[in-house]
Amino acid sequence: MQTKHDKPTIDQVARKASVSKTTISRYLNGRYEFMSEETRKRIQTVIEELEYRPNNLARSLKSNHSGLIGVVVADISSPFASILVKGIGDQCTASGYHTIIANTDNDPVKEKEYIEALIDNRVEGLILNITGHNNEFIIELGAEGVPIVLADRAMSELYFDTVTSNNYQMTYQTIEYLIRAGFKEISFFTEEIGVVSSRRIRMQAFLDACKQHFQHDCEEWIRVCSFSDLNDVQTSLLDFLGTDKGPHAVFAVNGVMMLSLAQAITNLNLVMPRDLGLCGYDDWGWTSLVPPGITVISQPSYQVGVEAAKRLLGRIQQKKNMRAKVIELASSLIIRGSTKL
Amino acid sequence: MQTKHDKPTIDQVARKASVSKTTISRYLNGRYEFMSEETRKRIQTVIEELEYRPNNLARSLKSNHSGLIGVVVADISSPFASILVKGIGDQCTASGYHTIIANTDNDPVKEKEYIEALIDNRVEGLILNITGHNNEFIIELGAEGVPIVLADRAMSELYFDTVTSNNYQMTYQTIEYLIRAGFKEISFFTEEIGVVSSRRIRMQAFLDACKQHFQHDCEEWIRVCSFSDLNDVQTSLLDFLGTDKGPHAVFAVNGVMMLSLAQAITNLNLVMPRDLGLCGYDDWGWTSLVPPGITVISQPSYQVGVEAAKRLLGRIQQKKNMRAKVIELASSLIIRGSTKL
DNA sequence: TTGTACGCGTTATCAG
DNA sequence: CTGATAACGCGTACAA
Repeated sequence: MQTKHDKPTIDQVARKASVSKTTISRYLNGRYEFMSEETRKRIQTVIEELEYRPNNLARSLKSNHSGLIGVVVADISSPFASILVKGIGDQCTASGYHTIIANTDNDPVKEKEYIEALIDNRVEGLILNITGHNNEFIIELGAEGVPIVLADRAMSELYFDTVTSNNYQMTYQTIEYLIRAGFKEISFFTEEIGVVSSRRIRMQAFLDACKQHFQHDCEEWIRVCSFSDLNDVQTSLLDFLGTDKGPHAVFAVNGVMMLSLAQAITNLNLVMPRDLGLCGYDDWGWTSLVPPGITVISQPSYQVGVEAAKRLLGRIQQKKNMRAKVIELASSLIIRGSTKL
Repeated sequence: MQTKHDKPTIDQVARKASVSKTTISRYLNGRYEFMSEETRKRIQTVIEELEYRPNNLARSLKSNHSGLIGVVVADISSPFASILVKGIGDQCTASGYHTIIANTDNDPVKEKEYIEALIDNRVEGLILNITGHNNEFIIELGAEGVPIVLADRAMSELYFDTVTSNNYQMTYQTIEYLIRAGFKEISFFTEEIGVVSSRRIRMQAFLDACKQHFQHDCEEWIRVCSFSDLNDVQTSLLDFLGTDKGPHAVFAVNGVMMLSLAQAITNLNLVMPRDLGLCGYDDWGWTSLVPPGITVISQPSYQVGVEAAKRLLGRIQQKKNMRAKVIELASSLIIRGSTKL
C-alpha cells in the first residue's frame, strides 16, 4: 500500500494523458509552440490530477544543470555569516537557483569534505568563506572550470572574484579618527590571526596608521587573545592599561572580540571613555546600548552576499572568461560616546 | 579543449582499469569481498590518477537516497535560526547527511515554493520552522510519507515530531518571578502574534500567570507593536508607564523585541529597574552588558537543532511508524539587575 | 572473481 | 503536431 506514496513519473502522466513522454517533456519546458490546444489542456489536467512534479535529480543529471549553488561558510552562527547567507540566498532565489549551505567551523578538513560533497552533487558554482588552508585545492577546482567566488576572505593572489568590505581603508581611517580624537596609545585586540585575510588586513592597516602618525613601530600594541577565554581578555586589557601614558583606546578586530571586550570592561568596572576608548568591528545591533554607546564599524554583510551571488551567477550564465576581480564594498564608521574624550 | 574539465565517469575508470563498471561500482561501495587484491589496487590507482568522484545525482537517482535534508527557516539572519541551523547541520553531518537551507522571510508563498523545490530535489526529510500558513499542504506531504520534523514552531495538532523549548512553563515561571520580585504591573510586548505558536504560547502563559496572581484578566497589558518601528515601541512603553500604580515591568516576547525595548529605554533615558523592570526572550550575548544587566530567558537553540535532526534521521533510518511526539527542551532564566527592585 | 544488460526519470534527436 | 529511441552516470540482478 506504499505505492500510494510514490511520486508519479513522466511516464505515468504520459500514459494517463495518452501521449508520449516527449510531449509531456515539451509541455513541462514550455515548448507548446507545436502542440495542439487540446493536448495541452489534457496534459495540464492530468498533471494537476496526479499532482505531478518533475524529478529534479533526473532533470539535472540529463541537463547538467542542477540549479544549485554551494555556499561554504566558516561559522554560520555568527551574525556576519548568517546575514551574508541571507543575501546570497535572496539573490540566488531571484535568479531561480537554490543554495546548499555548509558550515565548516573553521576546520580545513571539513571544508575540503564539504566542497567535494557539493561538487559531487553538481552544484553549478561555489561561494566560499574560506579557512585559508585549502587554497591549492580550491585553485585547482577553479582551474577545472568550477565557478567560484570568495566572500569576505580573500586569497593572497587574485585567483577568484572576491567580494569584501574595505577593511584596510576603514580600519586605517578609524585609527586616524582615534588619534585625532586624542588617544595616545591604541591597542589592537585580535584572536589568532592565522591566514584569515580580513584579520590580517585590518592588522596591517592598524600598524600602518600607527606608524604614520606615531612615527614608530607599534607592534607591541597588538594583543592576541582567545575571545572565548574572558580571563585572557581581561588580563590583556589590564596589561595594556597599565602602561602609563594614555589616554588608551582599544580596537576590536571583529564582533566576537568586541563582545568579549565589552564584557571584560563591564566585569572590571571600567568606564568609557574615561578609563579607555573602545571601538572596532562589528555592529551587531547592541553596541548602541552599552553606555555611552560604542563606536563601531558596520559592515555591509547582506550586500556582500548579494554581490557575491550576482557575480557568481553572471559567471555561470555567460560562460565567458571574465577576469577575476575584487569588489570592495564600503563599511561605515558609526561614532558614539565610547571614543569621545 | 574543454573536455579537460569534464569529470570522469565510472565508465572511463573501468576502461582505464580494464575491468567493468560493475567492479568499479563494487569497489566504490566497499564490496571488495569478491575482488582480487590486485584488481583492487589497480582500481584504487586509476581512481586516484583520474581524481574520479562518483556523480551523486546519478547515484541518488538510482538508489533513491540523496543524502540530503531540507531545512526551511523563517529568518536565517536571526541568531535563533542561525544557531538552530548550526545544530541541525552538525548532527546531519555526523550521520553523513547534508543540509539544504532555505529562508522564507516569513512569507508563506516562498515557504511553499521552497518546500516543493526541496522535494523535487529528493531530500529525504524536512526540518521546518513554519510560518503557519501552509499547514494543510505540509500535513498532506507528511501523509504522503515525507519525514518531517517541526522546529520551534508547532502546529495546533500533533501531526509531526516537534522540538521546542518549554515556552509555556518558562514564561509562566518568569512572570511569577516578576510578581515575587515586587512588580505590580507587567506588560507583554510582542509583535503581531499571527499564527506563530511560540508567541501565542508565551502570551497565553503570561495571561494565565497574571490571572492566577492578580485575580483578573490582564489583556490590556499586552502591547502589540512593530519592532522595526522604534517610535511605536517608545510610544507603547510610555503609554504603559503612564498608568499610575507601578512598579512596572516589561516582558519581551523574543530577542528582536528585546533589542527594540532596550533601544527605546536607552533613547528615553529610562533607568532600570527604577523606572521599569525588563526581561524576556532571548539571550543573544549582549544582555549582560546593558546596565544593570538584563534578566533573560536563554533558549537552547543549538540543542533544538540537534534534537530535531536526531529525530528526523531516526525516522528516516528506521522506516517504522513512530508516533509523533513533542520534545520540549528546557530554557533557563538568567536573573540580572534589570528586575531586582 | 568478474561482466552483461537493464532501469532510475528526464531531455534531445530524429523521423514521421 | 507527435512519438520512438538513445543517452545522462550509476547500481544490481543475473549470468559466466
